Amino acid sequence: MYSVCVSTPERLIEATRELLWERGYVGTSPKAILQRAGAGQGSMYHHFNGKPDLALAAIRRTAEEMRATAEAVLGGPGSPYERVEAYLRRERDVLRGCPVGRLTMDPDVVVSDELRAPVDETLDWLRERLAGIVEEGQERGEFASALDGEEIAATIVATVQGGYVLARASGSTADFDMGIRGLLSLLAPRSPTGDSPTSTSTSTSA
Amino acid sequence: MYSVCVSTPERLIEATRELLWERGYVGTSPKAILQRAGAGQGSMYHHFNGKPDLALAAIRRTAEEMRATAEAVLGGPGSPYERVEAYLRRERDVLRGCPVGRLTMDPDVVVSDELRAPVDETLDWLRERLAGIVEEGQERGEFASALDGEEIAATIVATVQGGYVLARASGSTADFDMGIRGLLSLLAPRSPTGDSPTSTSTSTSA
DNA sequence: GTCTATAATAAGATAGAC
DNA sequence: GTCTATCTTATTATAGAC
Repeated sequence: MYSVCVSTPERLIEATRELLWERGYVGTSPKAILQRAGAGQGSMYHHFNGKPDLALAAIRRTAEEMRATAEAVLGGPGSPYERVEAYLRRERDVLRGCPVGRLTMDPDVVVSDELRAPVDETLDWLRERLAGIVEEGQERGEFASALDGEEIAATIVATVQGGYVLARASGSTADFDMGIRGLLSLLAPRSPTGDSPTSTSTSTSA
Repeated sequence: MYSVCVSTPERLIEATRELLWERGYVGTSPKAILQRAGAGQGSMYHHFNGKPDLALAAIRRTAEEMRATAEAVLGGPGSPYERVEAYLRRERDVLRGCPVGRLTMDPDVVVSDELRAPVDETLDWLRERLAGIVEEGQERGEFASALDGEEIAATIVATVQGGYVLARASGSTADFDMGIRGLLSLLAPRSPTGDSPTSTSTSTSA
């Protein structure tokens, strides 16, 4: 239920966003959306063309929001490594999973080019954004020059997405954090002599 | 539809396994299972206590199978790094996703301790198995001693699980492969002087 | 615009014939 | 053991009143 100062289409989109995050597309019924939005059937079919159309509006907004949240950190201050670390360590609703990434496990979303497009574009943008930062870090000598920026970026995004899987399997955020710490220790700037000078993980001994 | 030489409960379990992989728990109806198994309602409710009970049998078998598949590679020949690499590069139905990991995005599975248990135990086993191999590799000097085996193992599992997300988002296996190559380049054995001597990725220059 | 019928189809389970 | 009704509720959408 949302404040009465918000328009009905707005309430419908927000309710759909929440339910898509909690239960996915297949697990979300129009009825559940209407109940949460506090609206009747007629409102939904007046403003939208049905469940897929409403879901598309919700997915687009969620994708946009995720992009903005990531950009706030990735475009922030600090060295390339520090910005990647800030992205990886930023506060997350780990046990709820990624509201964008989870849609890739939804059969009806993956099968629809229209519903899948915002998901694909967002993850693709994130990968490219990270790749640029990694390459910038390589020029500064922060990351090993032998690495491939695009590949490392894919690894970073995958580790985050897979971290959600581990956390939701065990019901604990610890597994997510563990995977992130492992990745950060692998990414940690190394001096030319081989060992990591920067203590970025709990595992680095004195 | 399965061969007539297979028992009805067996056909029901196999049909459920397929549908759980394709559509998840929420997206799979008893009706769809019965049609694929070529059985009537009575058969299902005679052998199982309903959808959750049948799904549990299916999930347990899938989890067991995944464990055996992983062990076949992780317990195989080769150095620790080679076994990790073999695991990461092993043939996969990338676009279908992980039949075990995908269940963590199913709201009704995550909420049920019984249905979630096989998923949790399997991913936990995999993490522990990989952690042991990484630690073995550290003793041999194959992996940097500063790394934490448990953390690296979590990163490995997460990268695979997240790789499926990337691939399903774009509809292409290329993103999965890219993330895996990135991880392998980060894990690649380094000589004490700093650069990677073993060519494990397409990105390593001559 | 929003609401409440109404309706056709599907989900999930039970009963009882064979 | 397997099958086909039967049943209750939910899903998704339409129609038409207000």
